[in-house]
Amino acid sequence: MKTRDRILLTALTLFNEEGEQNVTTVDIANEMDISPGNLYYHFKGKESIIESLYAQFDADFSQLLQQSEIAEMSLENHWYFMYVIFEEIHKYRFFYLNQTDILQRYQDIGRRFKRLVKQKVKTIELLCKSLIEANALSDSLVGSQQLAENISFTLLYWFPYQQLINPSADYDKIIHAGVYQILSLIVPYAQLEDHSIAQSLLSIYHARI
Amino acid sequence: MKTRDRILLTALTLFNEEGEQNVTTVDIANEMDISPGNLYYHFKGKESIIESLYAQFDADFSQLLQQSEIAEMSLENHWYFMYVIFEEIHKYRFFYLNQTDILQRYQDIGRRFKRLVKQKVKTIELLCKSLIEANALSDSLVGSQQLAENISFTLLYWFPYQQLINPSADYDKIIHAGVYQILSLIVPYAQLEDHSIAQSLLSIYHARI
DNA sequence: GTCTATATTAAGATAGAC
DNA sequence: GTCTATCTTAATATAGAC
Repeated sequence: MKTRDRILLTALTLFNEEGEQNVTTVDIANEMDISPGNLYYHFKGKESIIESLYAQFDADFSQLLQQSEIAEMSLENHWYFMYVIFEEIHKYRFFYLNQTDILQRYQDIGRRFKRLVKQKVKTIELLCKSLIEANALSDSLVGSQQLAENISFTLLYWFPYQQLINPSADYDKIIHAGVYQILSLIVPYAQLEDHSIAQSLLSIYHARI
Repeated sequence: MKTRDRILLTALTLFNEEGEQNVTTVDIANEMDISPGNLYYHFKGKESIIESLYAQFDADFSQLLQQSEIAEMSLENHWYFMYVIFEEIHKYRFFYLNQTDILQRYQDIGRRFKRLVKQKVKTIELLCKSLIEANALSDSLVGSQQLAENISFTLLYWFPYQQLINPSADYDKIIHAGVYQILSLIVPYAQLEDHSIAQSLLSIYHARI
């Protein structure tokens, strides 16, 4: 593995674990047993490392949102999709944990992050609409747009929330609880004939929290 | 107004507007046209200013949660209560905007903030239960605990979310949209006879966004 | 590519005069 | 209580040897 890539990987790990603000270029170099000078040979500075990390995340996440044959997903597959999204966010969670601050200091990342969130809301809206058309969900007072926004909102802040109220919980539990939380937003809209499916899904996820 | 209080007020304003990280003790002093030395006469440092601000917030918010005769509120009064909560959070929004970072650096504040959030969830749960008992809401698959958690979650991250997707929106719109968002979480549970009330509330709030 | 040594900058904080 | 001047510390960044 090349030094450049090791820097990115080490930085990502430290940022996720300690918070971006609490990690200096010297910390990253120490963790890897290289000199700070060496790190600056590969990157102009911390800012440039963060930009590279964001570029990776943006590319991965965009692909995730586009690739899927969303309209054809079954109710069960939707949950798998949510699971995958949570995993991708978790991998780069420091962008979410320190969101306000990072997006304030790196305005270009801010713009791109915002675009990504909009894309996410759109995708989820499609997903909700496909469930409504398949008569799995009822089209009620609150439209699929509002529902999609609630789901997207949960995805955005789930990790900060867990870090706040449940800091010692492990990876699997956090993600299961997240899927459960989203499920709880959708269940009220489930049609009568699908209530049994919804209920069994709820109990499956609840057992794993 | 005493210098000590002016420092607190100026710091609060700057923290809310620029982000806590981007405001130094010198910035605060400059904004007030006093010297940094003077500021350090009144406070041991930035940390101590933040602790004082948190103490104010914690006291105000606790009182807000305890004071109210929650169980006796009508459906309409509930919305007023949400409004007041949003306003209190907005006043001290930097704790919410830079949550992860502040709570990581000031661990004592972290503990107290967490306690406050739990208290908030409990209060909202009581509120939901009272609505269920009054037959305004149905007791469905997802219990009042889960609903309360969804509402509390929305209150926690509404301002960071708005700053992200809607940075130029003004105070009133942001809070109205927040109340609408919470309303959208509750509406699916509204009993048939209350659907008309819910619907009119939704359209009232939607018009103001 | 990698190291050591060092320069630069800015925030945080204090001493002592008024 | 308030000011000016100054110190300390830590992060960021660079130069030059190997």
